[in-house]
Amino acid sequence: MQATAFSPHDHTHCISSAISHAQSLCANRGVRLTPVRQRVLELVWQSHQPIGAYELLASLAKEGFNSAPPTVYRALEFLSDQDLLHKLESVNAYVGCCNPDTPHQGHFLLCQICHQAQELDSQYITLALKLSADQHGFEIQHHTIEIVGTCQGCLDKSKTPESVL
Amino acid sequence: MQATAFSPHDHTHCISSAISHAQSLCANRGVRLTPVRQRVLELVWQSHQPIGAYELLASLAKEGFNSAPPTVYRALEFLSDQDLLHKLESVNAYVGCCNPDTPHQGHFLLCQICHQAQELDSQYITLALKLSADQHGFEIQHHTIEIVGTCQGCLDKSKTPESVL
DNA sequence: TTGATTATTGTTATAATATAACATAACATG
DNA sequence: CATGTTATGTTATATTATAACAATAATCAA
Repeated sequence: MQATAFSPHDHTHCISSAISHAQSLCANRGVRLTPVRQRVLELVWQSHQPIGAYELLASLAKEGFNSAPPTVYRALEFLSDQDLLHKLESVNAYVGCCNPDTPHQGHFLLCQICHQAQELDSQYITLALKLSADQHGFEIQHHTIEIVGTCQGCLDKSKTPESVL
Repeated sequence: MQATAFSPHDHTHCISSAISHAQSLCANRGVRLTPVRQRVLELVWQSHQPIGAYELLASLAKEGFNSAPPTVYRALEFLSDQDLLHKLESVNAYVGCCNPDTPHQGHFLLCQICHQAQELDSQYITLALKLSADQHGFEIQHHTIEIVGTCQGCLDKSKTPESVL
């Protein structure tokens, strides 16, 4: 399996595909992807780096949208409810969800060098969480799984200093 | 394995043992468990419910300690550096660490009914995280693993309504 | 279409969480 | 005891998030 966020890829395609996906998904669900909601989703998808609420707000302001905090927090809440994005609790920032059709909680790899986030949906992790919870008679509702470290690309770069090139 | 936080236990013993443990550990490490640091640790250990920084601050204020935010955040930082407590990122609150001798990151079960937190150190979870990271060539530095749900005790209570008693 | 209903957005204010920056005090050690 | 280091005091402010209520827009039944 290849980690998309950490690898070169056609990111314009990421964005447009996420948006058109979101549009049809909202239509099917009978919920409204209003202009501000769609714009927040586009902004979140501008990169695979999680983005903060107030950074989104600044962008909205430049573009002539209303820009009081509730505007962006409401949009984020809607998008989160629709599984179109995830909040990364350890950095108070938001990333687009790759897989909004099936309700799930992601597992995230966060690179501390390039700051990109890769969402996983690891069956290993899901199973391990379930086993551990079961051992304690604990019933899982949801979880926060955020793994911070260094991605392959940044590891490679650190191992090839310029002096060697 | 029994989840201490979720089970009846001698909690006074929890506190005193955590404090005396912290004292010897700090002595061994040549770092200072000053009065405000020790008091913050005691307050964190008052229960197995994670406690917020400003709630700690309010307690310190009542007790005559200095009570500007940096006071408590500095103490929390020290205690965290010494592995004496953990921050739960999903709730912005702090819990005492059961096992400060061996540097580790805990895995947490958070009960949404009784709000208690149980720290685990599950080899299943550790292994699953490592496997997933390895698959992506990702090198782990640290992680946030917080599982929210209902603990066994609260499940039992919800299954025994008063009408049945 | 109209009016009732609900969903969405606008607006103001404030809550909750956390840190910067610099001054002072306490401690450790040669 | 002088000096460097660690810890604390103090003021101010940054960052993240929500409450509360007003206004507007979409929806839909009659």
